[in-house]
Amino acid sequence: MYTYEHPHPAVTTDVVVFTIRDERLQVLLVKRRNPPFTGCWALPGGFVNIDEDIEACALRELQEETGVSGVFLEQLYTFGAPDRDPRERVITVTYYALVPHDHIRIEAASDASAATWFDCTDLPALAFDHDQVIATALKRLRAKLQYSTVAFQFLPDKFTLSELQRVYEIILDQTLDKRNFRRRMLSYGLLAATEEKVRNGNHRPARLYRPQTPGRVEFIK
Amino acid sequence: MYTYEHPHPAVTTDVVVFTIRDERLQVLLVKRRNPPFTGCWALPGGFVNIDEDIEACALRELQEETGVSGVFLEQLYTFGAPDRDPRERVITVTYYALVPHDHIRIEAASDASAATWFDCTDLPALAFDHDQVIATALKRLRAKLQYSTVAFQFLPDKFTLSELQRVYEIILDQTLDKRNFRRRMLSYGLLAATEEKVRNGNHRPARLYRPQTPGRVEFIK
DNA sequence: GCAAAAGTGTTCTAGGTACACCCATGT
DNA sequence: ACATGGGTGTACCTAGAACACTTTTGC
Repeated sequence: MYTYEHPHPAVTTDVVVFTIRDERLQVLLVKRRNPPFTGCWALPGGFVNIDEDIEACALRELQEETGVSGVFLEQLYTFGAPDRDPRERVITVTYYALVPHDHIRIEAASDASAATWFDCTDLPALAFDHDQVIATALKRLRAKLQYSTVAFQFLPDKFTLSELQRVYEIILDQTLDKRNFRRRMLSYGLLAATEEKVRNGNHRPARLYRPQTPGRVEFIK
Repeated sequence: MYTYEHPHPAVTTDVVVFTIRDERLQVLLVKRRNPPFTGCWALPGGFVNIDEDIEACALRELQEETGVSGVFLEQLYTFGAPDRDPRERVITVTYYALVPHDHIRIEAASDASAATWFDCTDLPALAFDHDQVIATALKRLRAKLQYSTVAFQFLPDKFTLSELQRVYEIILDQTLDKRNFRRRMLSYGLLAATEEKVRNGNHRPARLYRPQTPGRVEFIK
């Protein structure tokens, strides 16, 4: 047991894990097996250990639920309404992560709780204020697409410009002009053309590009 | 005494209070009177009460230290390195506030601790990781000048375009072209010209403008 | 009449948008 | 040969940058 002179809130991290699957922007949710909100879907997350850095905690949760590491993770917002958890005062520091679609076979690494991907546009009822958290993450992600290279984080090391364009179109939910898109992306000088091409069906093979600074999200504009 | 099965961190809020004084961007700091860092300068802040919303806590700290309320306040970032406070684990949710320069006579409302304004470019040694917090706040403020009307929050209800331009110049630390600045600001349609003018010295009086949505920060661009 | 800040227009450039056809491949 | 997605160029428009003089006031 741990005692304090003044009451202390509990602190958790919750992570909005985004990926692109089946041409949709999806979020990872887990089914709660304990009260409160037993049986309800919720963001993966948990209590911050007393000697653990907050971001390290988010990374750990991400690793436990998806088996992935080395992916983009950024602090989002801290939610702390006094009544957001019925048990005790819980303040949650939220993060969002972007997982490349070729990494997500590893989802079995989850700790046996049912972890499932949901379309962002078709979410179930969520525990706590997790609907707010996801809404905030979506807003941030959409904004960040416009002034940075975050979109690269959804894709493997090498990708085609059409794949990149699809990422933008799916997240922003609008079609983009192919010529303008390609010119703009290349004009930033943040993509290097490789000599490789991929044959992907009954049509001309597409050139692969790779980020100049893989893993790093650069500002554009 | 309060006891928990698992150890809980303490949670504080710290507020970076910005104002423009003497043609400089300044931050409010208080001198610490208790360990750790006794005698050191620090951001105003304190522990979150167990039933208090986090933003309400930041507002309360702001009120206690400056006597001001109804000013712009926005969550900044949550800092929680395990060793950032030598006493116990403390996670701090930071905010930044913008105070109009005509409100800051009220600084005597402070709870007797020495609260003083410092130039952002000439800060003393700071307690904890408060230098990082201020650096983060400055970055956010500069970014936000570019795509929103935050700058209005430094000024009284009515102000001249020259005053507004000075706010931009002081924060961005660069001179701006008067004609381009005025055209751009007016083009957003977020400022209403009043019929009033201020005589301010041996020169032509300047027209006063007021925000279309006072208190609200709008996005531009 | 002079000092001092307020106020005002035009030109140029760069980046964004709109838009239609040929190319390389598999079947 | 045809279906499929890959790849390319030009004209237009708008927003931002550069730049200098007249106006109104106080002394």
